[in-house]
Amino acid sequence: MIQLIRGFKDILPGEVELWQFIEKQTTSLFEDFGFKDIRIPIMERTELFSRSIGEETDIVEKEMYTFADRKGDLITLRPEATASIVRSYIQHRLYATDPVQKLYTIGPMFRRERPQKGRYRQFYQIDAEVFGVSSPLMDAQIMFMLMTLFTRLSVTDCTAKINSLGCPDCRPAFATGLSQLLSAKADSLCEDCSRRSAKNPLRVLDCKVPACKEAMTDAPSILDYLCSDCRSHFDSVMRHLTILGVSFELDKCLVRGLDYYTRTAFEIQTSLLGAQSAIAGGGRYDGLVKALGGPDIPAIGFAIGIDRLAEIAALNHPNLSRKPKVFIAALGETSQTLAFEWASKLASAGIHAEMDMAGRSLKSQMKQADRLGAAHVLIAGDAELEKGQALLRNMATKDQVPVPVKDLVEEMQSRFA
RNA sequence: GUGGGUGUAGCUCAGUUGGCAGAGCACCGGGUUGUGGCCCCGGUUGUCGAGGGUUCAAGCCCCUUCACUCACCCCA
Repeated sequence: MIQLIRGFKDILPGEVELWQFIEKQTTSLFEDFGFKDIRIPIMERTELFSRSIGEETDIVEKEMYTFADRKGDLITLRPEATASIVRSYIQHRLYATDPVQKLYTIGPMFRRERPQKGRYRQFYQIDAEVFGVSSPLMDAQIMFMLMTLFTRLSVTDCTAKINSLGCPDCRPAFATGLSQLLSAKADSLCEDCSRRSAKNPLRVLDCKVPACKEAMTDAPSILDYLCSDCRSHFDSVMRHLTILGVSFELDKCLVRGLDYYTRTAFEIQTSLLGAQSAIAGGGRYDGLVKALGGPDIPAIGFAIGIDRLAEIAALNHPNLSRKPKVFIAALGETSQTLAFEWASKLASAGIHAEMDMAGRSLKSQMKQADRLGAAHVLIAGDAELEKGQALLRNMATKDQVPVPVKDLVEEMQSRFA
């Protein structure tokens, strides 16, 4: 038996309806906020990701699916969507007609990590990006949009955390302060944190090892180092979140893993998924468009993990699978031919119709109809057909009435209207 | 990449000191020659994850390996 690749998964009927529901809610809500769908490829030149995400990050260092194609060019299965959208924005000069572009996309991402609950090697994200707006109003609005989506999906068991990461003007001062503390405390840090100290000092702040937490109690807060522009931006984001009634927690240890983030960073966390607490995360990345060769245009965006979201939403949406309106039960060959014709025409007229094609007993056809959850069964028996009728049974009430079979499609349409 | 747990029917799982491969559910048929759910009767379903070893004999013991899973790391 050939099995699917480790860390990959099938989304089977029964589960996929929830995914469709999530996607429908998402597109309808996002489009009400002015976002437009953009379809981007799932592979890009490796360089795009290493330059945007950061050479030193775990994603680029050890998690990307990178291959040489037949010509020898290095290409990578996208580990996230932002880089591609930025590339597309620049390449097609979308800023030329209007620098303000609100874009979203839904699709698979790939990271070669060890799989566990809520973490797959092919996973799905809903990704939204806004270009050309530096105002903190946008930061607040997209967080509001995100929380609104979760509310519509009845996902309430989650918390929004926010922080500011400063900008190239003020972050270096903080980094210096932090580095000094880290080297002073170097002896008491865990192995991971010694490594982080050099590579990604901010990460040490949210280490779970007690000794590290202890060592970090008097660590400087990034918020104390923010320049006045970043400070007022951040205050404004919080003020406008409050205006919209979005509750949030300020988390000065919140750090995003990707190099390109500036200022606002946020994450939606849940306690329902074991160790994988983040179901959405994002932030502002004002320097990335320029860094990738475009004009100096600010941007902000976020990604939602659909796999994780679906797992939580499934708790509130047990069964969304579509049930047939009518099951046509045939008795004998003549009857089966009629059932075949009716079932086909009903379906093409937009009425979900099913039948049995194996010529089974009425009893087993009734069973099958029941299993499919059919609302009605149309029984095409000889005695009724001779009178130009068939029996329409309501499966819930067991009421059974004769209906004329002439113009059956119209007959059903008017009955089910 | 590191560590723990688990692999037996489609699913959930029993399987004794090593001695014929099991149950419940599901599925199919019948009880009802034309009526679902409840009930009763019967039936189908196995590379016991894979490979090797010990033994008269291995689902069970030993070695190797793979997969799944949870956690670390990191992230959605």
